[in-house]
Amino acid sequence: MIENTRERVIEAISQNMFLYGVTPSIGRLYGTLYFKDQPMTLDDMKEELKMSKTSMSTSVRTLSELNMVERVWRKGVRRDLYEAKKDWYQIFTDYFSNQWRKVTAINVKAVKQSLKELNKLKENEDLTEEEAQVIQADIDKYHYVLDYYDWLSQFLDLLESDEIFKIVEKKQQGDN
Amino acid sequence: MIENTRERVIEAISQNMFLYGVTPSIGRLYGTLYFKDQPMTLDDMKEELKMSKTSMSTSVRTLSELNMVERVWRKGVRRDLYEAKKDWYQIFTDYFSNQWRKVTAINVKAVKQSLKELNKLKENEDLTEEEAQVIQADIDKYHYVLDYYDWLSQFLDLLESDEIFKIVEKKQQGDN
DNA sequence: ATGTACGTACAGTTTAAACTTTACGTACTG
DNA sequence: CAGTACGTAAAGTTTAAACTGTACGTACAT
Repeated sequence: MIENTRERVIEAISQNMFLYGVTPSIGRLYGTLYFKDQPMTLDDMKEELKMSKTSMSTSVRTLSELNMVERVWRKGVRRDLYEAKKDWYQIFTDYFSNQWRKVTAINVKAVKQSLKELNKLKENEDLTEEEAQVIQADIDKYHYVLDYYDWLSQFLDLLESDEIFKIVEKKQQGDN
Repeated sequence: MIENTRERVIEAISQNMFLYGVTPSIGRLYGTLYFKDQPMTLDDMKEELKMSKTSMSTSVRTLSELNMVERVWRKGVRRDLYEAKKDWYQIFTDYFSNQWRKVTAINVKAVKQSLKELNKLKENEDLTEEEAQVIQADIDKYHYVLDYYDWLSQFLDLLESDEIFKIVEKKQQGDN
């Protein structure tokens, strides 16, 4: 009964988390943790998902890096305890800032470097009309790309700040 | 010279496109198409990337499904011609509406189904105090999840409309 | 019709990712 | 200073994804 209803939702969560770039089993682990109100040990997880302890260890680490679980401390308990973070809005926005900023930074650097080279090429050599046109076309593209990344960066600012929740409002303060 | 500068940026684009869930080689294909101002045939791509024609065929199809390339027609040319769509803002927003809406719809359905079952369970049976609490806790979670998906849906609305560009402005109309 | 050019389905191969087993390092216990 | 409980690194295995080669179907050409 209640187990089946949970199972269905856990499966759905798992599918959803595919978009966060994690495997189905890591998704199910998060789903499982989401329903447990007690933090779990690695052996609890192993037991629940019928998987190896090593997998639980690496999976839970992946979830930590995505800010989807956290380690908690209980006095007297020596084992590592983990519980799901349950603020899905936070998880969503965190994910984007982390992933997209990382890639954006790398790309902007590459494009700026290439732009610099082309600008030099454009001035220093005597080029045919056609060559000059090709170079200029690429330069234009690079400016466009840089504008786009600039926009994307501002978009991520919006997500990271609470501004976004003024524009698209949460129904109620879900701090479940 | 110009080849190397392009190569660097194509590699960067490829990395970026990993976030769109495509493989590096599909990313490089898009990057290659992005710089060519002439549409390319499958054999052009095969030649350029030194890969099999079959790969080019399936890759270009994947890019089509992501709205990143389009087939174009040239009179007198019987072969399929493809060119990169170059509106990165559109690509970005399209991607999210497509991918996230799909998954969201599935999940909402699952959660609603489970919620229905729990509500029935809650009423029809005589439960211990503890059982009732567990059920109620799950019901609360499901409401939270539905609220979240509601918010996400509105967020996607914002992305799909041009509203987002009023809030985060493009530098200039890049229609390159 | 017969031939040719083209795109793609299908089966096979290679490469990479996910997962398990084993074994080790660290930290607490008596 | 053993002895035990725990988490994780490393190597090995299984499974899935990416890619290639072949072969087929369709459409136009002669």
